[in-house]
This record gives sequence, structure tokens and C-alpha cells, in this order.
Amino acid sequence: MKKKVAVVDDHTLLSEAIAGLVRQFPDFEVVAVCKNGQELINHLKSSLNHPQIVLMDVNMPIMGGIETTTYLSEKYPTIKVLALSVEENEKIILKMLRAGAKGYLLKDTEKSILHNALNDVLSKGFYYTNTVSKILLDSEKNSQNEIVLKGREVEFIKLACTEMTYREIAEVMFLSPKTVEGYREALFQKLNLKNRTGLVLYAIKNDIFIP
Amino acid sequence: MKKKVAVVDDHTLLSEAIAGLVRQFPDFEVVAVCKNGQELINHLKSSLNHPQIVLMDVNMPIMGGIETTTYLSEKYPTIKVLALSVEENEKIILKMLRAGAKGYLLKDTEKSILHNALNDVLSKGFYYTNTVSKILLDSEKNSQNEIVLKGREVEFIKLACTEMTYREIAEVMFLSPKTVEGYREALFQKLNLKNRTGLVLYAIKNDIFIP
DNA sequence: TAATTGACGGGGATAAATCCCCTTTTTTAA
DNA sequence: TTAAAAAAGGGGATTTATCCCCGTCAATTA
Repeated sequence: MKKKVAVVDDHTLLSEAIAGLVRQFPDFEVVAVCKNGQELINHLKSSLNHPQIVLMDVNMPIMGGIETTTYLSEKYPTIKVLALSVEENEKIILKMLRAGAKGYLLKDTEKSILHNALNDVLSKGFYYTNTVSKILLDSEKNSQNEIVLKGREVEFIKLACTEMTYREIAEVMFLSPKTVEGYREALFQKLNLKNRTGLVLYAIKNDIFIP
Repeated sequence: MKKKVAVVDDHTLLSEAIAGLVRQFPDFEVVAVCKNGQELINHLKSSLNHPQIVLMDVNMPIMGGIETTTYLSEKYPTIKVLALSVEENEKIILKMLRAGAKGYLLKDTEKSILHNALNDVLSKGFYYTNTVSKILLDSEKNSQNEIVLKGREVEFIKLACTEMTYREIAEVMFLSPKTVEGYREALFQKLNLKNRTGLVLYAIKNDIFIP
């Protein structure tokens, strides 16, 4: 019996195309092609033809890959998720894996790799590329000396990513300018920054502030 | 005789998949699948089996879509380019069209639209979706009061998105700090900014500096 | 209970950024 | 070729930003 696959990707052309690719594998069949997580869940609820494995994009409107994977891990733990995305951001990849994805493929992988990955996830339970393995290892290492920002500090950083002066920021936060000064100093210290520009760049790189 | 298509996309899985999709159209055949502009140009130079139309991704390493399209418009003006990307950024779309692309498809279009677009580009010479038409119209309107940044100003902005002081920036640019001061002033004026933080945010929003 | 820690705030100094007005030199264009 | 515009640079003043050292108060912990 053929192994059953669902493809979830908001880009119609791509989901169609990827489904076509999977159909070329003689041991696989495509049971669903969905635009987002919501559509997939609707399919699972209404049909008995459940996939054994889901090829899931990460960036989707309505119901994203991370959200959907979390849902599947809880409600349908027998269905494996294999993430398939152009997103190379380490944090996103980690989130996806923590949500329960059994592997993470970049869209520039070879067709044969996709075939291997599908088979491995079903037989061994997982498929990690070298890149992903490294990211997992690094995340273990770095989880120790992780920099923790306090709530009030994050609040300040967001305001610092603005044309406001520190005095104005202090007003908005109902604090003395001197206290705000303390936050700035503490952040410069622990993040190793030289000036406000550095803080703004840090905030953007770490998704604290999205421009 | 079948119409000849080349697919250019750095994501192997996607270019393969899209090529598969095009092969499903009985009136089209795929003569080349390339990872980037350089590969396409190599193909054009080495083979006589030239495509009539190129399905081109925008974001590619080594030789990007815009660069490649510019090259093709000059050297192989008979080959039409149809852009195919997830990039919805107006400026990118405009750049692609100005470079000579005959149309711009987002990757979430239907298979039938792709077929139509391929045919239209070959018969009529262009294919514009509603979205793209609007962008073109708006660009005409806004082209009047467009803010133009000079080369030296852009150079300065990039350095301002750094922890360097203006004095240091002046050294790097081989200018007097006062001249750099002039650039800053001029930019604050024409971009309506209050301080350096604003300049950094402007640079990031407008892809002058990519963090 | 005494010591410690963390959040909040202050004084005062220096460096950087911002602003306004001005001169010289080079480029551009009428 | 000459007037105009743009680019480069300067003087000097004010405001922000940055830095360092200090004190208070409350909560936590040894």
C-alpha cells in the first residue's frame, strides 16, 4: 500500500508542483493539498483518508506551520510533520522542531533527498539534515548562557526603536529619566553595545522590534 | 511545435516542481532548469536549444533575477522573461519590470493562470495581473515627488546603521566630520527625520541597510 | 535578623548629536 | 563663459546621549 502524504503551502503553484513531485515517487500518494493549517484540519475532520505524513510550509497566513504542527502533535500524534520551507532562520527552525516537526527541509534540496526524508520520517521517526543537526546542537550549548531580558527592559527597547528621546520615553513609561538611563546602561552592558543605534539593530535582529 | 520554456530558481525542489508543472501543459516543453542566472546564461551560450520564455525567480544568489533579466534584455531581446516569485515588495516588482520582465506572477497563482500568462507573454508580449497593474499605475503617480538619494548619501546611511560615531564615519568616507554632518542634515530634512534612530529605521524599511 | 539583591532615582562630567549660519571649491548648466 | 547649483568644509551653541559613582526603599534570602 502506498504511503499517504498531505502537502500544505499557501502558494498554490508550489503546493501543486510539490504534490506533482511526490506523485512521481511510486511508493507515495498525495491525499490532500491545502493552502493553510485550517484547510488541513478541516480535511482531517471530514475525511477518513488521513495522511501518514504532512509536508508543511512554515510561513502561512490564517494558520501557520508552527501553530498547525503544535495542533497536530496534540490531536493527531500519529501523523508525522516534515517541515519544508525557504526559511533559514534558526529560531524559526527551532520553533518548528519544538512544535513537533520530525524534520526540516529547505526548498533547495534535491528530489532524492525529499524521497529519503519522507521514508526516514515514516520508518525511523525523524530526518535531520546536517544543517539542522548543527542548529540543534548549538541551541543546546547556547541555552546555558542565554541572555534574559526583563519585561520592562523589552518595553524600553521597543520605545528606543523610535525617534523619541530618552526623556520622552521616560514620560511614556512613567519613570524618571534616570531610571530609563539605568535600563539603557544595563542593556549596553549585557548586550555589549556602544550606543543607541546598536540597541536598535539588536532589537531588530532579535525580533524584539519589527520595523 | 511546442513552445520552449526555461525555469530559473535557486530552490532545486521548486524549480524541479515548477518544471514538472509546465510539462503538464501539452503546448509547452522545458528546455532548461537552472539554479541561477549564471547557469541560464551558460546554457544559452552552449546550446542552440534556446527557450522562448524564461520563468525567473527574483531572489537568487550568484546572479539574481533582476541582474539576469537586464542581461537578457540586452543580449537576447527575443527571449521573454516572466518573473515568478514570492516577493510582494513593490520596489522589487518594479525593478524586475524595469529590467525587462514581461510579467510578474506571485507563487500563489493558479496553475491555469500560469498557463495563460505563458501564452499571453508569447502572443501579446506581456501579462499583467491586477496587482501588478496597480503597482505600475501608482509608480507613475508617485514618480513625481520621489525622493532621490545620492550615492554618497546612501553610503553614509549604511555606515550610520552601525555603532560608529559620525567622526568615525567621516574617517572611513575620507571626508571632514562637517561634511558628514551636512549629509545627515540633508537627509533629516528631505526624509523628515528627527534623529539617527529615525535614519536607521528608514534605511531598514527601504532596504538600504539589511540587518 | 542581617545581608543582599533589584528596581528606582540623582549629581555631575564628557562625548556625541543636533542645529543654524557661513565660506570655499567644484560641477553643472544656461 | 558666466551664473547657478551642488559638494565640501567650518564656527559655535544647545541638546542628547553616554558614563561613573552614589543613595533610597522594598523584597528576598542566608
